[in-house]
Amino acid sequence: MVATENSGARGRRRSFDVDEAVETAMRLFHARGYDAVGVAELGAELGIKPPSFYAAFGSKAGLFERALRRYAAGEANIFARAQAEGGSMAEVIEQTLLLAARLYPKRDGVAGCLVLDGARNSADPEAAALAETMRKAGVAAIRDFIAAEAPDRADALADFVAITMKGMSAAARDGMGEEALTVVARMAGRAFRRELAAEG
Amino acid sequence: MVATENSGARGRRRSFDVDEAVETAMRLFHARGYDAVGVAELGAELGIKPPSFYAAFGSKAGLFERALRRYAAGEANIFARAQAEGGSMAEVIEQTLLLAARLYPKRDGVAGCLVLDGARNSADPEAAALAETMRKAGVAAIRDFIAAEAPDRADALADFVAITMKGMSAAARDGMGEEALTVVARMAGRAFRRELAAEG
DNA sequence: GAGAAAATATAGTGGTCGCTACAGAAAACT
DNA sequence: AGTTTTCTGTAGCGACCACTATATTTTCTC
Repeated sequence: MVATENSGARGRRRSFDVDEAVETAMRLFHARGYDAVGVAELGAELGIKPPSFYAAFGSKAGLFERALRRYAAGEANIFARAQAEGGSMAEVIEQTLLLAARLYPKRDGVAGCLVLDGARNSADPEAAALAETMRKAGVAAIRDFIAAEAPDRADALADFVAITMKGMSAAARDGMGEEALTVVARMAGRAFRRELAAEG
Repeated sequence: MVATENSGARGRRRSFDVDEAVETAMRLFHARGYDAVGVAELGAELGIKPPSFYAAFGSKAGLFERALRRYAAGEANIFARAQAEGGSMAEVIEQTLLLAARLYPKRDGVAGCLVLDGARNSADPEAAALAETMRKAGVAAIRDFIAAEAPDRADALADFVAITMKGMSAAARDGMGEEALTVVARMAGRAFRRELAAEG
């Protein structure tokens, strides 16, 4: 077996592509949840043996953390994508929910949001803490974004958005499709606008 | 050890109270999820050994089914409770969400809805199927209830309610408290009314 | 009280979990 | 080339998983 260069230039050279491995792990964790994916299966899927696995990632939770970061840095960061598209504050929020409706439905066995549901009911406190940290960062970003325009009601409005996203992720994992999710996203978007327009 | 009568008169006599055991198991499954609770722990907590466990419940999933049924038959059936309180259709729906806000926050390590989240990410397909069946029954009841008044939009409105409940359950499991959940429940209730009043 | 039936406890099944000790192979440095 | 360092494969660690075969105790029937 010949050593290949990693696609990410940093780090030690390994006989396998670390980025590709993280992507594969991300897909597996996303499809079935953190606990349900074993290290043996990850190793088999990634084509590496346990010692290489632990040399590269430290632990199963270490790989999960890298998978979470990769997930949040990509197209799954629907709030950042909606912000990039511009528009009013309410438009950005509604677009976030509409992007969720497009992203969350099951494709190739993967549904919902990895950050919101990937470690739900996990028995590993480390994995749970990693996901919780990222969830809090996400809702904090939304709250701060809302606070610029409605500081008094930012907490409540952000909670509403967060609950809608968590519900959409759960519903998608339960099998709800894009059209139904989009209808609900529009309802929630209208609700957000109306709550925003109402007197505080 | 003296044999005691079961509180439920049906079934074989056992040295332990089956109903009490189901209640204990319900609490454990609810607190940590189906997969994270082992048969050994259940046996220890229930004070029974594995053979008695399997004689009484057949399997871990069998006990989970009994726990689910017990859960859905009690105060956790917030939709039935809201219906019993009477009021307009929209009032019943809003009351359902308000009851969720009161029921879901963490108490004694238990949060959210057992049916919605107890088997989430479970590796056991039997447990997942049991929870899915009960979820579908619950949302079907809500849909039918809405359909009596708004048959054209019953599906979309029921999806909105279901997603709100799933989101509230997830948020409660993530630590959200009763006040914040209540605020969101009111928002969702107002949204439901407005969607109902809008032209279809 | 004797025999039959049922529920129990002891002990252990094979399997999987995350993880690692050890040794051999490959690569890097001098 | 020789030495050192780094990585990888083989094998297996102890712990836990859901579950059960066997034997003993308890309970019921007569």
